[in-house]
Amino acid sequence: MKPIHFKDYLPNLSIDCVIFGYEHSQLKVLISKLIYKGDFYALPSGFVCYDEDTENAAKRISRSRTGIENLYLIQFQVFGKSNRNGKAFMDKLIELNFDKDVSLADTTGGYDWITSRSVSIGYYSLVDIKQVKPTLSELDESLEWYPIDALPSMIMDHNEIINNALHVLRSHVAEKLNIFHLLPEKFTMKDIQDIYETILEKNYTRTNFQKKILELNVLERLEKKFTGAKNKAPYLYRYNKDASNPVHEVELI
Amino acid sequence: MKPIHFKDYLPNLSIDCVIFGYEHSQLKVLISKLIYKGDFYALPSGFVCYDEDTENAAKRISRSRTGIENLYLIQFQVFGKSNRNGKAFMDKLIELNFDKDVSLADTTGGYDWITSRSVSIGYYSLVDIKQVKPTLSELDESLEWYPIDALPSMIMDHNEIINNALHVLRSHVAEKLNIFHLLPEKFTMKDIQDIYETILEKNYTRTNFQKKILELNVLERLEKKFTGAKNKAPYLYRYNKDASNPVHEVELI
DNA sequence: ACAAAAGTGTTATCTTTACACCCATGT
DNA sequence: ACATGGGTGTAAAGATAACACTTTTGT
Repeated sequence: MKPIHFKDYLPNLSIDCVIFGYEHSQLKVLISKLIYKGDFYALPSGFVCYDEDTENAAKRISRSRTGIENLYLIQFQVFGKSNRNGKAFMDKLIELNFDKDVSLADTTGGYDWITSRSVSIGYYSLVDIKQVKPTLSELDESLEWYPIDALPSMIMDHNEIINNALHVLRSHVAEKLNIFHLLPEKFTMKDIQDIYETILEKNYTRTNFQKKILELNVLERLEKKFTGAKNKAPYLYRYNKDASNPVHEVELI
Repeated sequence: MKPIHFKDYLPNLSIDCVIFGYEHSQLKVLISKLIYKGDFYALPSGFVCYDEDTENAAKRISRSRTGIENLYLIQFQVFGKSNRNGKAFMDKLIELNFDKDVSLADTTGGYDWITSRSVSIGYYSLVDIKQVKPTLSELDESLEWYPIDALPSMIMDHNEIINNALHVLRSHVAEKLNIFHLLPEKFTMKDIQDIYETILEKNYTRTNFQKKILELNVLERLEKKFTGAKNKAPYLYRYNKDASNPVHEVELI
């Protein structure tokens, strides 16, 4: 094990981050594959320092993998089953990667730390996938975007955590105006509609959708976007929460 | 301090329970006043045993104060600021109640336990106030229902926790059909309307409200309720989630 | 008979949906 | 000129709100 200084962290508490991105009409999650033999896929996770807010721990963990400073971060669920621990995962990892002796000779306390009970706080974040530069941690062999409907089988309860995050995301998307965090600063109406349709798995008629979104008065219309396509160029918009309408956390769609 | 065996519990983690009841057109919260001098008001709180689900810990804590076996319990938020601890509260308590020597002579480890950093998991529950028999713990001088708009000033961040719970409750009430947990088994349409109006601070026209609720097809109409009032007796209803309509977690009002 | 509140039905209003129509763009 | 998709307007359909009307209850 790497010499992590476990004594700096709160025991029995961990943070799991479900980082959502959007690309090619697909909702995606940032997932790492560990450097060890055995195809271990995991969410960006970590622990909370004694002098660190849980939210800042989640920010730190997400930021270290994405390079994004101020990401939109929501605490969505605690996973607190008494039998929740990394023992099965860790034993499999050791079995496939080390001699028995090496594991017994673990002097960092890492084995006990990972295999003891862990209450996990789940955070999800929404990021502009284009701005993300996936940054491997020392334990990552890869760090890649997986479509929500083609996830690998993951360690511990990480698949369940993602499903839970997705469920919460859907209800938030239907009532708050938060999907803009998945887009670059400037976007077209079609971009927004595609995201809504993807996440909520519904179809909207183009013309009515446009009206409904514009009625919220939170979008600033900018210049047109000339793509080279042989059709009318769509307008670009920018999210502007200080626009005329005070409606922000309201049922939208 | 009472000899609690702190080693049985997960360190740095606590559970705070916001127990909501409803009575006389008021939403109320169950709050204890501690036995110590100094008017210390607190939420029912506790810790998580090593072999106990966090949810079961919240159930145990809520049940021990209310006597209710299967209460409706929702995990709504984690309070994880790094400076969250009971030191200010504890020092004030000791100052007003003990000689300095007594606190220094604390051998149970209680002082350190209470004053060190604590990440709290907030749960709220909805109970039928009539079924609750408030049961004092050994540290409670009283345990009473306080209207949500007449709360005492509480220890630590417990006022903030209640506000947070209320905020989440409001959004849940507006989208789920969960207020039945605040009522006895049989209730009138007026009871439901009163609760919605109280919690959401809105008024509904009686006749339309009745239609909307009945259209959900989750209420069973029972016998009439004769109160002795000189007017038409209203029907009693019972919540029946297995009724004809599959709509359960949908925007209602 | 009357007052008070419950239950039902009808109409007006507002919101949502479907779609017709025109417009800009590149070949 | 024409195919393609974007923007606007309008009418039909559906949902919501307002309120009149009837019914039941106890004095």
